[in-house]
Amino acid sequence: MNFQGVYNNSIDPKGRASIPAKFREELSASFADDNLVVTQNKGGLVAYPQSDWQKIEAKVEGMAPGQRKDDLYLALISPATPCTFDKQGRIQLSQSHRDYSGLDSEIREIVVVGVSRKIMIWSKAKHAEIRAQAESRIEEDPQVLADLGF
Amino acid sequence: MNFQGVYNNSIDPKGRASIPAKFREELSASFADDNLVVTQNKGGLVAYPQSDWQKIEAKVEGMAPGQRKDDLYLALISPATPCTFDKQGRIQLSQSHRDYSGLDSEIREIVVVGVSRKIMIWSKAKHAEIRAQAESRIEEDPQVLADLGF
DNA sequence: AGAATAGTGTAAAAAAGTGTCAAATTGGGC
DNA sequence: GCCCAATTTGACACTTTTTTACACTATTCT
Repeated sequence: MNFQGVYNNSIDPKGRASIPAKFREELSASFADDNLVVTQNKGGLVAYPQSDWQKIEAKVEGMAPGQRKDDLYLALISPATPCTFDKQGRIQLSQSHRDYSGLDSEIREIVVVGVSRKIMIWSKAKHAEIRAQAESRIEEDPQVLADLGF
Repeated sequence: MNFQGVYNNSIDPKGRASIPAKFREELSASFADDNLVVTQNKGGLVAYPQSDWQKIEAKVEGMAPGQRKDDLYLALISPATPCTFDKQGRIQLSQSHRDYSGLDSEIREIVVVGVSRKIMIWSKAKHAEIRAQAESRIEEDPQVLADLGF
């Protein structure tokens, strides 16, 4: 129904990231879409089904002119790039996305994570860091977990 | 449909900035135009398809005489320069544009950003600064992102 | 006029991106 | 555990784009 799972895939020296077959199936089955739009946020990359992205973009486009709107363009909308899959299920990440997310050309290991309607991509190192931070914030307030039934 | 993407390109010692092939295609495909008009704004350079620029200029020209109009001329209209592409896809930036945007002759790295119907050009350093500021303002109010569906 | 500076044109090298095949790895079913 | 099919990764050739380099023209300054 949604993207789910954590995958250790790889990126080749030219910057093509392989996306898990599960996600590609999900994309066409549940989102009736064949393409992803990749943008950057919080040190990593985020990919949306193109159809979802268009809705987001339309909302931002419709905002009243001003700093908030300009900021969203600069940080999120302008960096967005539509990506198509090649025969092997890979997408080409732009140089600036690779720079942003710390994927320099020697790094091969990426982590691809399904998060509801989005797919997130991190370098393995960054992912470990982010996940550890999330875990420790959760531990600070164990009652939340208990209340949720975990 | 519009200019989109962030590119790390370069400027040569004589002040010619290379513009991404994607933007050149977009310019002729979606704007039916072959030239850009470059002006300056907020510490960086902004390029408009010539046809769009003419409309902007006409509006300002039609304004009632007064300080506001004079200011617009001084800050935005007068500095505007039409630029043509050479065979390698570069445009020559004037000395005053380079001065304005901090592109002195040793600096080689520029960032070219597609922002809806405009193309913005910064030195790499300035761009990093501007983007970081935009990101931190966005992070101050995370609810906005959530509401937009990011 | 001559020298210095700025800008232009072009070719060639280098870098980046694309397409495809085949090997390696993985995971599911038996 | 083993085998088969699917998926992922590595490799390589090719195309496109960007950068470098250098020669040439025009302009400015003395």
